[in-house]
Amino acid sequence: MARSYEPHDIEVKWQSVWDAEGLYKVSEDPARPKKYVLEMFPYPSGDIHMGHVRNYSIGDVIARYWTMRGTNVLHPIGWDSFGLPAENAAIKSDSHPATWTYANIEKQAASFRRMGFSYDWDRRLASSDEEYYRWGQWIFIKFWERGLVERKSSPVNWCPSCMTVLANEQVIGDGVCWRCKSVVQKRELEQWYFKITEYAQELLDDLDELPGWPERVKAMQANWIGRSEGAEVDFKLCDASGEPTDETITVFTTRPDTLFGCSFFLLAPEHPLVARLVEGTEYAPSVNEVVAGAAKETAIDRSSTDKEKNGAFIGRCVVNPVNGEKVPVWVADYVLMEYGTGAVMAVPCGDQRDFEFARKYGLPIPPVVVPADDPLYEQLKDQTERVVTDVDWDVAHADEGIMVQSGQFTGTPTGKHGEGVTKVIAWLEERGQGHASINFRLRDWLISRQRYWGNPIPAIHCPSCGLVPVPEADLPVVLPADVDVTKGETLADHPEFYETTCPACGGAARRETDTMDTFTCSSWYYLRYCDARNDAAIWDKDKADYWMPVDQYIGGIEHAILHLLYSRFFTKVFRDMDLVDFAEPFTNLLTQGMVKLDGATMSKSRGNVVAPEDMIARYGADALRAYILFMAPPDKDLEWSQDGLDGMYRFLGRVWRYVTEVAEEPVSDSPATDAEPAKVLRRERHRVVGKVEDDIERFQFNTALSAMMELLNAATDYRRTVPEENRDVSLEREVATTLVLLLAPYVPHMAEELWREVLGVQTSVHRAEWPVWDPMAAAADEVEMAVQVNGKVRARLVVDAGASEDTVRELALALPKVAEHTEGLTVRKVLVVPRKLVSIVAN
RNA sequence: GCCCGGGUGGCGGAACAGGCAGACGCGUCGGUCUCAAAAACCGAUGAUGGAAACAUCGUGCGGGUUCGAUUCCCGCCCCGGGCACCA
Repeated sequence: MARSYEPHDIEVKWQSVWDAEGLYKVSEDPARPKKYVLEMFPYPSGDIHMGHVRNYSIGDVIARYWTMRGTNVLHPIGWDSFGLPAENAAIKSDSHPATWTYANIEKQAASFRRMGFSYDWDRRLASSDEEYYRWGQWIFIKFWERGLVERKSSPVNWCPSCMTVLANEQVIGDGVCWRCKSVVQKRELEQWYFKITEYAQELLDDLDELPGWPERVKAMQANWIGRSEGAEVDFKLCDASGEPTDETITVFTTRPDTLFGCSFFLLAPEHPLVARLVEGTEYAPSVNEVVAGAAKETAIDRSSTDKEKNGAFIGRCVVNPVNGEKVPVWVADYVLMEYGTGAVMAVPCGDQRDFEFARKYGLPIPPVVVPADDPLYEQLKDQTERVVTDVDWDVAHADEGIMVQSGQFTGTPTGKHGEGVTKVIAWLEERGQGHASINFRLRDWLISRQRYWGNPIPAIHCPSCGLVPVPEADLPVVLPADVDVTKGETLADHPEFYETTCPACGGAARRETDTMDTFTCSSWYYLRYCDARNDAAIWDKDKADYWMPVDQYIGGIEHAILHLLYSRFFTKVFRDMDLVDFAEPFTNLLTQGMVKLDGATMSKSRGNVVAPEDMIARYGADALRAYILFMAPPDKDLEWSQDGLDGMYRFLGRVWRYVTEVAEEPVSDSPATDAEPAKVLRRERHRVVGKVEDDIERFQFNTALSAMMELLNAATDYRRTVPEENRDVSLEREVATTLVLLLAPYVPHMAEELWREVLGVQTSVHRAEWPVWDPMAAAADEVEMAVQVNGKVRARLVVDAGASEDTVRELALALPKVAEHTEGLTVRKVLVVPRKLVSIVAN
């Protein structure tokens, strides 16, 4: 009597055997094609959750599949282990961030082993390890040498709960902190930046080089980078009496063709000119009120579109370069200091915001671009001078139209990318009053954090030399262990850390006490995996060039901008440093959906968590792995349901029974006498291998599994319907073997047990070759075709797969059902779709 | 407002290049086995009408192209996500 399927014993057993055999260790092998399969490394937050199970199961199937296809697969794991939650947890439990972090890493590592993931553990890393973060500091120094590091003062995002500044990318939704969801505040602070904006154009352009990325991620990045084409235009500032001075204010505009419609000029409340120009004038009180009002607003208020716009005249004018007209300068709270130059030429006829502002303050709205079907067009079509200064429109006209009241340009068709734009820019350039320009929404990456548990920024503030990098030879700047975060301490509270000497002049100096954003750690870990134990260099270039780029990257959509944009930036800088030979780190990206319960993301605070450990305890890791992949395609959100897991467990039990039964059957010499059912089963075997192959490569793990279920159904049908003495046992063996091989990436432990212990193979199923299939053998020799009359299926026809169209047509027309439905009608047309259907048109 | 997804049985989902809608699984119902139950196995299962054969309807809505549309085109509705006073 064969054993029944007992997942727990076999899973734990094989995990230790694989470890002992070093089954998943890999090294460079130029003779074989390589693949680098990588899942985003986890933050060691505690226990693993279903999202982890899903993410890492997807990667594991892909890694195991390609290994079986003869590919040299790198599949590493590590931890993104610096970061704020460790400090918060330490404060709560009165311990040290390191204690909490490393305990969690061990816990997660144990869970990953228990899930049977095929990692090369020798490459394991943690970003909080000194041997890792020292290279992060080295990167900082190298970026500095390349002019990509800057310390500057600007309005930054401050999270009052995390007590640190944040990068723009880390402020999400309605102006909240990505990690704790608190509303962030704006503060003017001096901080460290990586100049990611220097790569803005390339980061945008190279999205086109990533066909293996989801459109939506690329769209989000393009959106974030926010490239706008337009022009910079210089306006001369007038003095208090209205006479033009030599001082100019530059604006960025995407619509230089509307310059003739500029009837006022706007400055952001934070613009330095505002305070300077109104100081001591009669305009100061009203202007200051607007400035103060804007400063008080939270990020949420400020980004609200339907908020009423406020402004005040500052008492000065600027000269419109196209017509010499003097237009009043206002301060307006809807003008952003962070975008463009913080100054805007207002064209109320063509911009909805300016339109509203003009209406509120009674400013003129001269129409300069009108659609041909607007009554104004007839009136103004040859009008070069301004005669109309207001419109009866309800909204601004921002679309295409024809230029009017626009001097020599009158009559030119124009729009966002219209002829008018090009002409006006050329004219401005000729006269030295402006030039074509491109503006990005992307800001430089603020990387300094006022927190302890991070990578210390290797910089020294010297009173005489200024900012000095820590010399390469002095790296790493070790994060001291004796900082007590439970007392709210940071590095800035530890003189023994920050008191130092200047490496340049030797005088007393102060070490930087900010640490780096954790996203700097995760921007290059995938490269370190290629050569994780190297202590002489960040990585060996040959090794990196062998394994990289990552062929398949798998992770959550929440990093669509953050981690994925930063990593692309790092890679481009590494390329410029000649550390790598490629410009994009991740060739193919799969963003997996969330695992939900009752329609909501599982979370401890919500109390709707299904613990993977509980599922493993009941069903084993194999059933859990297979089930989470079977539930839905990987990129879709899925709703957790317990019942389906029972079904998967049942399926594995049926596979187990089938394989063990077949394995016990003696292989007799008696020839199979029941040819047709055997033929069907053999055909099914070939078809399913092909289908599973195709499905895995398209990440359709759910349909791959259902194909395996179909094969098992066919196999057990055969066993049930064909009398024992007529069964082709060698065929059944082949089917059983095939099933085990197909299942190996999904249920590695059960497959291994069946392979080695039941089928008696000496070597691991995970080193076995993927089964071969023959498309000819997978094709049926008879096919059932549907016969339609006027678009409705009226009959079915079983014909030889190779039957000619004429034969099929004749057979179809001869069917009684067809005669019935064409009675009294004339057959006009008969279409034959080979092997699919016959369509008869009659009327 | 702009940009991406998505809408198919009771449920998760399938249909890859315009060709039999609902594979596979869950659930439900019926059956076999059993003293009984569980497990396991077998069968049925989109809706409506019909004893059945069968017929009609059916992939968010309305049009269109086509012999034929879940699939392509046009116009909408709803849900999810991203961006948004970006000049």
